Parts: sequence; structure tokens; C-alpha cells
Amino acid sequence: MEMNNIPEMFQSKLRLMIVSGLIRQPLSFTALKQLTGATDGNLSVQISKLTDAGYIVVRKEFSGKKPLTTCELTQDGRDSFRQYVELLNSILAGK
Amino acid sequence: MEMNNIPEMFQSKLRLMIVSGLIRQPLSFTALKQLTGATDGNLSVQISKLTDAGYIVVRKEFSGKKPLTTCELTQDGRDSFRQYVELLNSILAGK
DNA sequence: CAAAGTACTTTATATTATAAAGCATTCCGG
DNA sequence: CCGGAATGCTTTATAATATAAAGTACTTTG
Repeated sequence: MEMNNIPEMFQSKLRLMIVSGLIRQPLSFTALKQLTGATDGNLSVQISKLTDAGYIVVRKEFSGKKPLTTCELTQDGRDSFRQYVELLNSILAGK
Repeated sequence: MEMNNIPEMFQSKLRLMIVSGLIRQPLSFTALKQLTGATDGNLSVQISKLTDAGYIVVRKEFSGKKPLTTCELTQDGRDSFRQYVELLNSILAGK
């Protein structure tokens, strides 16, 4: 069935939450942590995977003397998410 | 006596160790930590003081995804240290 | 069904910074 | 001279991220 089309990247709740959070605007690592309630390590890993997949881009800078990591959805990530939702919609509609 | 001429910056063993360590070449935060055995917090604070005093400069960058802090002696810091040693020499020599 | 492979999560540790708290020293006034 | 106030250094805790190792779960396969 269509289920096989579900992209790897959306088969994790945490990654789904990250992408969902980024739909409206870019968010910092800290903001994503609060939003998702994930542990530092897990969040870091999943951000890396989304980055490797080209779904998000990460910008690193120093805010004063401390590191600041900001995540933003790419057009590709946005499109993939939209397609994924459409897929679910069509499945719901009985295919 | 001459003792009053001892610069503020050299009245702390840790700062003295930091400056001493930097005489030969720049060192990273981590290297200074190993060299001095200081705690992170203390080292960070004393590096800030030396920076504010213009004795060292700090460069911050990302080494991969992690922050890397490198400290280097300024000409001013080097000169001050030299003067300080000279002062001690003269005191030792009986003024 | 057991063994193996995969993937996600947690935990510990690494890099630094800041803030708060603890200590020690010096300096004052009485 | 004694009891505080003022200073300054140090430690401790916590914050911002990353990586590696260990734990857990699910899935695939013989």
C-alpha cells in the first residue's frame, strides 16, 4: 500500500516535532528543546539527520561568548512535509 | 617599596600560569586547563580578566560543530610580563 | 522462535560561559 | 585591637551544544 511512501525522515516523532515547529519560523536549539522536551543528545542527533537529509539547515554563531545554533526548514524540507501530509490525506480519503 | 609596582594582573597564581604558558605559543582553552589544572569556571573568568586588561586576545571559532577558544599573548601582555620579571630581578638584586 | 540488524533514546562526557556562593584578605572605624 | 565591610579568587551549579557509548525496541530472517 501507499504506506511504503512514508519518507524515512517522518518516521520519528521527534523529527516530526522538529519539522512541525520549524514550519512557521526558524528556531534555536534551545527553543526546539523546550518545544519537544527532548534530551540534548537526542535533539542533536535528530537535527543532524534532518540536516543530512537536506530538510533543514543549521546556522552556527556565537551569541556573545556562547554558541547559538539556529535551525531553519529548507524549501525541500517544506515540500517534503507538504507531500507527506498530502499522502496522509489521500490515505484518509480512502486512497 | 617597589612592591607596589606589581601589576594587578600578576597577583594571581592562575593568571601568572596562563601568561607563562602563552609566552611560547598560543594555547586553547583545553590546553590551558590541562596546563593549569584549573576548573572551567575559574579559568574562564581569569581569561576574561587578562583579556579585559589587554594582556591576551581570544579567538573563537567552531572546530567542526564544537566551539574552540584559542588564547594568545598580546605584545602588551608580553611586555608587561617582561617588565614584571625585570622588577623582580631588580628587587632580588637588592633594588 | 531465536539471532541479528536497525534505529531511536538516554546517559555520560567534552567545550566553554555565567551566576551564585564560599573563603580569604585587607581595610576601617570605633 | 576587634568586628564588619569591601575585594578578589575559587568552587559549584547550570546553560548551550556535540559525540560516543550503552540501552531498548522493533523488524527481519533463517
